[in-house]
Amino acid sequence: MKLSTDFYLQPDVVKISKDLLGKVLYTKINGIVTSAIITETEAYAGVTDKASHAYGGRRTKRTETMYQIGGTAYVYLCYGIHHLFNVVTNQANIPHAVLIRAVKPLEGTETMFLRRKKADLNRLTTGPGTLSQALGIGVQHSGISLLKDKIWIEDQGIQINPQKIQMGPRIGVDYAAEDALLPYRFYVHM
DNA sequence: CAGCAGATTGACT
DNA sequence: GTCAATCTGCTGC
Repeated sequence: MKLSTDFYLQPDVVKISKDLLGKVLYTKINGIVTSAIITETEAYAGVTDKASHAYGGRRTKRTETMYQIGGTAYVYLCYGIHHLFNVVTNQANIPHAVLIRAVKPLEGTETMFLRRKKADLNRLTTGPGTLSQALGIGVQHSGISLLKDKIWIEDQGIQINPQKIQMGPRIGVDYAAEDALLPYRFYVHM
């Protein structure tokens, strides 16, 4: 079943990050459905997190989406090339978000191969930029609701052994000083 | 307004 | 291991 608003409005973005492991991310682009199991996430804790685009309450055209209500998709362009997909959480005006860093392909893998061209199965959706490409997610989807039928997340009852959940510092945010050390990254090998 | 660095990836030495 | 690709937004002239 599709995750409800209540899930996205939880105040603890770190807990949501952990709970998203094992959930299934769906996209339906041009009528084509693809889905994948979430295996790696990172939490971005709003205005107090130096690694977040919304640190210090910054608002730009790009980050405006993070200030929307929980359950909104935030997609932005990184290094001018890669689309990174985030799930906005918490109430409106609180810019919490969870970055989806890796997923495991489930349905529509043929479509994913077409979108990724030269990639092999092991590298189809193993990074935040590549999973967006495989699922057909782009900046044009930033700001849409995850409660509708373009992009959404389902709980299919996939059980993750809590002992298998790894945690550690986030990737690629060394510039964020002490916040780079926070254990806000969660991942599970499947 | 120019310069630079970034929540990255893939191709090449 | 090194490096280019190329858009957004911050910093400083």
